[in-house]
Amino acid sequence: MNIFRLLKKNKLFADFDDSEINKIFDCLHGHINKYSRGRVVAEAGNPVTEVGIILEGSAVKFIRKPDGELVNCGELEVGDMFGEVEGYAGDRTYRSSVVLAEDSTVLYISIPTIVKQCSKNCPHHQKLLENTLSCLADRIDVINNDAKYLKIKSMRGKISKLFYDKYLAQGTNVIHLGFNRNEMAEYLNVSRPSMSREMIHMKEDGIISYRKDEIVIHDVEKLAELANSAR
Amino acid sequence: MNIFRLLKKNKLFADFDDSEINKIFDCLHGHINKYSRGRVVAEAGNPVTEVGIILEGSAVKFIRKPDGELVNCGELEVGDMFGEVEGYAGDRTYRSSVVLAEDSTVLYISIPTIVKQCSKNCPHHQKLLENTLSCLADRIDVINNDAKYLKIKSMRGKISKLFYDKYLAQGTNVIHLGFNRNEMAEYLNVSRPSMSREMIHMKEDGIISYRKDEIVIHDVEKLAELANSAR
DNA sequence: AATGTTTTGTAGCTTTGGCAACAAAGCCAT
DNA sequence: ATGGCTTTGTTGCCAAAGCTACAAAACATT
Repeated sequence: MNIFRLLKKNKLFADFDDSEINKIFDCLHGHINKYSRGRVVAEAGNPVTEVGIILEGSAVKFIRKPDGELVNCGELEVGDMFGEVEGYAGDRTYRSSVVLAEDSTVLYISIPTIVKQCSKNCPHHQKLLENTLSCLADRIDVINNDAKYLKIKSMRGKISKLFYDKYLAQGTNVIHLGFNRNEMAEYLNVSRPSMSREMIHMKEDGIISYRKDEIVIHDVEKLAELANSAR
Repeated sequence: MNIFRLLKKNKLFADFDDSEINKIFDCLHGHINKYSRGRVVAEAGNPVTEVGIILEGSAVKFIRKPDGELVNCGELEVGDMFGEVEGYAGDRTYRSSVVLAEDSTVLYISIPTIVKQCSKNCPHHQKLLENTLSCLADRIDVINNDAKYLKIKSMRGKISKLFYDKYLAQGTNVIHLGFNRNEMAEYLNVSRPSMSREMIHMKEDGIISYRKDEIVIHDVEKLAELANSAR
């Protein structure tokens, strides 16, 4: 296991060099645990004292509804972390439980030591703090953007905004979704057939054409207008 | 102007005592500006170097759509701030412009000095950093919860979740919304008449009754079930 | 009390999009 | 190629919710 390579997948450590990563185990109280599949590494309601980072394996997040039903609310892959929001918010308890989906290795870093500067004023400590801040701020940006899709009421508006955003991000008329139809429908919070139907109309109107994951934008003007005027 | 009282309305300084607030002007490079109504204190696209806090007056946030149209995307009252997300996220430029709605006083605090520990390792500096982290993390919590409402598709589900959340928060069967119907409809992202219609049905079904801002929950069980099973 | 203003309730009509069910096409393996 | 499996396209029906417009009530102000 190359901990250096693995950790750099994580936003908190993306710009750390190997020697800095080594220091994590000193003043940040970093420690590594190996668990087997099915292990519950975070239990909703329990206090959060550490950020956990998946170094090997994967996990699933669950929330428990009042009626007892467990609802999958996200997957964690290598480099993903848990507790990085709950550890600073509200009453500092886990909102969701994290269950390992396979045998996994988890690196923990103590939250109080991230926040409190140690006496040495180490630069890597400083860096971690800044990264934590950007990580949270970036997250807000992402969620805010996702919420925009949800607020648009018309099917055409949702689809247009998604395609237009991808167009802006990828900078070409031929965009790749990185979604299949099901996932796209789920992301936009609509039913797949209804979405499909509207995509056909947009094709008939000469705005787009598509084949599977690949969307060709024929009328960028129109798409932009639809995306921006969408209510 | 009592800067101590005013600043304590802000989440970053809520737990500061007066002597600590005074130190803001030392190592945090705090400074206060007075502006007149209409002044643009933040321009979308410009780099963010400071967090701004409204001490007197109020402001409106606008985003400019590609077609040039300005869209109101939020109001700022005394104690509210701007730049506290953009200052740490992405390319650190303002997403929106902030225009003062009346003659106002604004306190600025330099972001780099919030993040970098000064040599003195002052405790208030430390506190500010922790507050910034909780502020961002709390925000994520709030947005995440708002998004839940948007994801629920049925009218009854949205209304039920809103009322149930208020019930949990207020701990009584007689809840107060803090919304008028228009605002409530806007928050749930639905049309007011449709919402009204469904509220009537829920009344007919003996789940709730209401008069203006005051909602009485007659069947908590049922409401909970509706709120939690809502898709 | 009278008047204007805002908020809330009501009704009818229309559109949208959900849903179920099925068809067609792609994609793998054997 | 053959048969399973997944993804995508297609259809029709129907319920849900949007919208306009208006009525009624509540509230405020003179």
